[in-house]
Amino acid sequence: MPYTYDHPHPAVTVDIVLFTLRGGHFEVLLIRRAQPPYEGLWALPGGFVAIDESLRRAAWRELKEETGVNAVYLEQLYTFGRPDRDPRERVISVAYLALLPPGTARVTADSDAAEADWWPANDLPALAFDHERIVAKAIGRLRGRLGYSSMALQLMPAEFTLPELQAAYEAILGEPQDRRNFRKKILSLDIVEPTGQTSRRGAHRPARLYRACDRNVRYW
Amino acid sequence: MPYTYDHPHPAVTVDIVLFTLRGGHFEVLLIRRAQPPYEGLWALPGGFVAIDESLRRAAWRELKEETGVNAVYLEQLYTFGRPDRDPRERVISVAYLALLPPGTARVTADSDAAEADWWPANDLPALAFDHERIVAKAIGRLRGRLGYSSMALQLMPAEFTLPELQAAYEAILGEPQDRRNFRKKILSLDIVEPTGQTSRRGAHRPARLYRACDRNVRYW
DNA sequence: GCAAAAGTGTTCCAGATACACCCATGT
DNA sequence: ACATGGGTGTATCTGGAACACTTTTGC
Repeated sequence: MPYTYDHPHPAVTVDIVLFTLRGGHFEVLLIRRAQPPYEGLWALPGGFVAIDESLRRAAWRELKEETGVNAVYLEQLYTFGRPDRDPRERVISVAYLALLPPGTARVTADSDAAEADWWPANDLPALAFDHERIVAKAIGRLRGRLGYSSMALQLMPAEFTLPELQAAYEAILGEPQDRRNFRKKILSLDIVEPTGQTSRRGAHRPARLYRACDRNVRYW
Repeated sequence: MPYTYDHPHPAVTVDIVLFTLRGGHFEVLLIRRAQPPYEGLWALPGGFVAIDESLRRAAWRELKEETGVNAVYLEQLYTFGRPDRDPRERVISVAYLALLPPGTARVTADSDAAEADWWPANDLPALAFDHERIVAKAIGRLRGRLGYSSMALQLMPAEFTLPELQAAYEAILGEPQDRRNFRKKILSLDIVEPTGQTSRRGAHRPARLYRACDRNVRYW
């Protein structure tokens, strides 16, 4: 059933840059394209915005459809609209940044996508469309916010130790942090609270467990 | 001539929040709508994105068409896409933030718009659509960046005094700044240089004139 | 000489950085 | 006992905030 308009309309998609931490590595979810254009290349998960759903909802739905993932955090990133960014038709893409705690959900490509997999955010394969720019922008946004927001907690499991959180910061920022200063900074942000438990695995002193504070701090 | 698609496409518009300083007041350009919906209400300048132009170019063109204005600064702000934001059809709007030095261009509404005028940014009339939210977001963005960018210089004439620049900051932030601290901060940002001239009008000590540094500092 | 605005310097505080030692556990 | 990683405190530096007096001009 065709849809007709007086003047040409671009297609509108959402693309999602979904970050997670796997085995201490900072990674992005990519889908291998099963169809042209860019067949066989890796691309961000995403798809068309349905005519009656919000952009945010579209991002959430696409992520779930393509990967089985329920992201816990979703933030609009930027809108990419150069006329030539898709060779098929004019496509304007509203990019979202999403965060997922490790081990939350199984990533399973649906029929649309040949394959879904995690890639190191700092060492990506060739990407379809302008998705490399989108990922770069997402990494910049995340890094910029780490210092003064609780965003990073969205990449952590329900309970975690401060050394684990520090390792997460270091994986994202790509540079080591001083342990004492890191600890002071996080505690002064007042975004975590101790559970009272400790994590004792390994031949050394156990680390205290923390959780994110109830009142979820605003990111913006 | 109709345009037909397999699945429904939203319309995509750009809306521009154009700020300026007029007579020391922080103001936004609004257009009075000549047609329904929201006929007679004030709205942001904007319009449809042509099928072969970039979003940025569309913003620039619409601003010029509707107001005769060549903004000197244009930055993508956010994309607004709630399904019910326009009663006619699904419209996704990519909002831009624009800045204009005072007295640069004449604001003249074209045939599309009944009337174009400047309104105090902090005391707006009722706006059409979700434009109040858009303006609020733009003000937030501008205020947030003032402290560490040279954005404010885009609201100044080619030559200006530091007290004039301070007055601009105060108009935008809505709160007074300490003169000595303000001066130190601006000079340490290294975004202005003295012209060597002074501005001597009024019965008092003349102020030194400055201009923006050649190498335009990045805003982001 | 006086009114009016421009220009300047110091003190203080808070947040960031640099840095080294003790603690709790498993083996 | 020792190896491993967790936990802590202090000195220093830097940037921001508070704050008052002198200078230059027009009248």
